[in-house]
Amino acid sequence: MEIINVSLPDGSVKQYPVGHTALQIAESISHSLAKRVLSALVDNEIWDATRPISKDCKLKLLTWEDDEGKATLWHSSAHLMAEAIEHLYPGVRFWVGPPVENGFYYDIDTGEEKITLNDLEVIEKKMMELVKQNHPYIRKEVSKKEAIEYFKDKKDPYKLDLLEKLNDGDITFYTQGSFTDLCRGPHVPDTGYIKGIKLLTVAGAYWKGDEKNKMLTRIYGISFPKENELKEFLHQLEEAKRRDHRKIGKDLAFFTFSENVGMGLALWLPRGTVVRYELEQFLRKIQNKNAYQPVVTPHIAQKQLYVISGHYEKYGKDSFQPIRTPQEDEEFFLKPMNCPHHCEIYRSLPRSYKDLPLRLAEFGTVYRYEQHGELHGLTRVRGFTQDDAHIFCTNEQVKGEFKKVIDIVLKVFEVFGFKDYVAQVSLRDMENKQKYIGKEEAWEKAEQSIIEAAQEKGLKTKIEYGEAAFYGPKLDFMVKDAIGRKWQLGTIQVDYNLPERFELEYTGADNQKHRPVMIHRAPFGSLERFIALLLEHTGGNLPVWISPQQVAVLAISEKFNLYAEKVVHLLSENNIRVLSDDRNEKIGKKIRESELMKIPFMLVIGEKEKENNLVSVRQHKVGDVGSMSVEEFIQHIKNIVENYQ
RNA sequence: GCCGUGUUAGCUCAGUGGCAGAGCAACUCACUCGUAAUGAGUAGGUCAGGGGUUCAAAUCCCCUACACGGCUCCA
Repeated sequence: MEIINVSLPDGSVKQYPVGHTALQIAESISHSLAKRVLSALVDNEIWDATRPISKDCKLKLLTWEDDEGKATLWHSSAHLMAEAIEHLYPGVRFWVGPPVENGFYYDIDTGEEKITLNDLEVIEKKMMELVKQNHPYIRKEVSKKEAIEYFKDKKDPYKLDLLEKLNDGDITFYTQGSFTDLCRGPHVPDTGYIKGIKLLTVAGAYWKGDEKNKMLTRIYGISFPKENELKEFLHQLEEAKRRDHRKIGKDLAFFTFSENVGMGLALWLPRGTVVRYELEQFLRKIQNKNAYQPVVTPHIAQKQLYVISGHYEKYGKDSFQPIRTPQEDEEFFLKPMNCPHHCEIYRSLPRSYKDLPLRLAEFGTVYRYEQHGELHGLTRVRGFTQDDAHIFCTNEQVKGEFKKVIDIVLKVFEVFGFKDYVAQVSLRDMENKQKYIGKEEAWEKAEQSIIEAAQEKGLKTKIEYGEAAFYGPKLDFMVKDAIGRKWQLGTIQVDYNLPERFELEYTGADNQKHRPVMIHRAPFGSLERFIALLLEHTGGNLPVWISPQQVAVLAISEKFNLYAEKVVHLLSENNIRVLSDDRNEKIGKKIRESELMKIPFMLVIGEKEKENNLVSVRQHKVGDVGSMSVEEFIQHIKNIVENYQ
């Protein structure tokens, strides 16, 4: 019998007979491992675990722990869903059904039928029924001719369209039960591997993503190799829902929207506004220390400004339309960004190399006409305030400035408890350099500077080629929040375009005119987005220093309201944000409501406290922490507030 | 913008062709209370807005506004 050498990830090489499958190899290692194998990486190609291996190879067994393993199960689940749908809705046509980051979907032309959210449960049930039958996924290599005939027979224009692009000899079918699909694979051995199934949502999706094409029905789902993993997932969904900033923002009275004001335009309520102010204050302090200079610019500007900046040409028709005036031909635009205004500030004086770096900072509110369907809570809005700053510097100073901005971003992460992040460096597409504006040497140097700055700051870095904007390379951070979701935060962007368009100059040591480099940066991105992220990250339990109400004074009965007022007064004098709940309600109720409002400290006040000038301190989510004098409490909370950084 | 689903009291939601509902919140009264909801009562509605079908519409149909999910993932 012929023998093949299989090298495993631990470096060992084992011999097996030709035609052994990954599954059999796993079985030879351990039975429990074999049960978990979903597919296998054979010489870096993903294979079915049941596909015979006939040559020496490197083998990695893929389980649920591997992304590729997950993808395999989800891909098989997509086929299973298609089979179930074909049973329930004979005659529907299928486009593609890939695994995605969190599950799978299938795009379906449902013809005359309509599949809605209400139908998902029935499809799920049918899927579970098919799971129990343990149908194997059978791989079959077919000729292009055979494949075309099969789908012609089935009158399936979609698969025929896919086949057009495929080469003969490269085509495989997978069949499980009664369903056969054109598919590269791989798949799990049989449907029994799919244990927990949840179909999540129905959506429309254009065929091939082109809005001129027909809209197909896309059904999203997710599946798991164990039922309790599904339960855990559903639990996490609940948790994410609970932490939804739109819900928390409403419950805690941070912000609201009004149909009369318009979609995507948040109204900040008093409590939310305090949070905004605290965030601004926090950054202002850091920026002052870092020699930023504050500026303020208007919310509108003449059309001319955006003609110069190029935004008029690029976004003119897809933006808020011009504001007209009694003056014929006069047009103003709402500002979609602060940079052009800041360029004008730069231009207002002759600049010397000695003035650089010039760092202009503004909490600038901008307006962008985001598409109707793009809007989402505070994360995608039509009016928002950027914690913007523009640094005008020489190309040589780019690296140093990046390092300083990285420090600020890392400070933000530290203070708000974002521990898991990766810096992403976006560079040019090296194959296609002509589409970028700016000088080759400048780009070269800036790209190098960013990489070095990130390295020297010890950042975990990922370099992405082709992700740079046409006007410059950038660095931004991908952070994970408390429940593991990824957010992009803290962009630092080099810009060669605007200095050019605004003809910005400085006089160098050589007495010649030079063009400065512009760096855009926004550690929070926008206050709206950052607060949304913060609410979801903390579940609404904000740090004390940023909480809109830090203390609630709760009198046990109306008899103690006078003393409560005195306590409120003492705390207020010490800049502690405090309110007294002087309603004629039971203490239990007052506590409950303060807890629900996530107020960090509650001071319970009754006979004992009044007699001895004490307060009984209850901490949010912790409970009663004992009593102390008012002065002690003031010191206690001041320590917490002042030591956040 | 496109597809789908929604919009009922301040909030959360029930009501699917035949009298507009509940809990919480609000207001009034009683209770003056010790660490997550005191009790009783009162008030609160253009059922998102507009049009249509019907003897009769929150309910069915059409239009509009707003909200939610998706529209990048290529067998």
